[in-house]
Amino acid sequence: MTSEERIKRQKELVETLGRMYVKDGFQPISGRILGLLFVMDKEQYTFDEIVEELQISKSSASNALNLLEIRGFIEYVTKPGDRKRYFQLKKIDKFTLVNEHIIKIRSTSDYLQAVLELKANRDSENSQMINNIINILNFFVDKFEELKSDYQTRQ
Amino acid sequence: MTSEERIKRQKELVETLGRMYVKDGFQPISGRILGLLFVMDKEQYTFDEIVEELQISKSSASNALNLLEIRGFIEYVTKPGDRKRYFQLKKIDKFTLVNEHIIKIRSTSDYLQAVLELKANRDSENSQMINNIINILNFFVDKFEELKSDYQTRQ
DNA sequence: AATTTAGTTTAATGTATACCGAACTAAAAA
DNA sequence: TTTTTAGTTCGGTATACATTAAACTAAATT
Repeated sequence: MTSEERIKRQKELVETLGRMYVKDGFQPISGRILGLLFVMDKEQYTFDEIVEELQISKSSASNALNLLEIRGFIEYVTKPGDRKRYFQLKKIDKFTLVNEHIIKIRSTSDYLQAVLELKANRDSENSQMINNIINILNFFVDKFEELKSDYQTRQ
Repeated sequence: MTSEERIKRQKELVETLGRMYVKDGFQPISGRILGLLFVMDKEQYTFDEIVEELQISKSSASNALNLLEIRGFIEYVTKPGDRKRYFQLKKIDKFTLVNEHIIKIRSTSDYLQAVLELKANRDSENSQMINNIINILNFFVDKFEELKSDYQTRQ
């Protein structure tokens, strides 16, 4: 694969990742910025480079970058005698992504528990189904912490 | 807790579940319909009952119900000599919810793999971080599959 | 002192979508 | 045959949201 070809494919992945982040509730521009920082070989971008690369307005860049920083997805470094901010991905703990899933599973389980507790008849079809699902979700949540230690020691 | 109080709380949960489904990409009305069928004691609702209960227009109900049926979240039964459709939750396999998480984790892993394969330098900070994350995601996908069998035999 | 740089803030615009009302349809009932 | 039932389809509206352009600011440079 030539270098231009690789870069072209990288830029496609930036868009794809952008759309994935949109599904997670980010606005498209924030998603693309994260995509850029994740996918491209360059690991630090200035404000102007982002504006230029993504062809967006300065106001969009300003808002998106501040938002992403507040939410802890990116950070910036500064350099002596240089007013620019150099944006980069914030390093995340390696378990962050799986943790997010377990948090969601736990919250689903809690919610279903609340549903079950308000049921007049806990033997109804739906109650039984909900009860089964809760048991499985809790089983996975319980095993999850064990799996993390397993992974640590396995390394 | 009195019966009216229980019903009042159930209706609040319908709204809460509705908002959760909105986060999953459903429109509010579809979310509320799912909430209704999940939370309330009544397990079958007719078109008109849903319109009445949720105070929505017939067109909204029509569109939402057809969408939910096509997407496999609800189904309806009919009764001899009765033109109405009786809508109910479609019974889901007990592993459906965890399966959805596994699918998402796998797809994240695949996507990160694609990112990694386009990196010019696989020893860069970001490349290493991405590689670590991929390993963990794959580890959990494998273990979750094992846990499913464990759960089956444990029962 | 004037200009440039590196952004921020504000007000406006464009676009998508969610929902509704009204007209419509096809079958059943009167 | 007319009316009612059980919805569906269509066109319009209202709201929210993403994005932009333009005016602004504060520090650095000329």
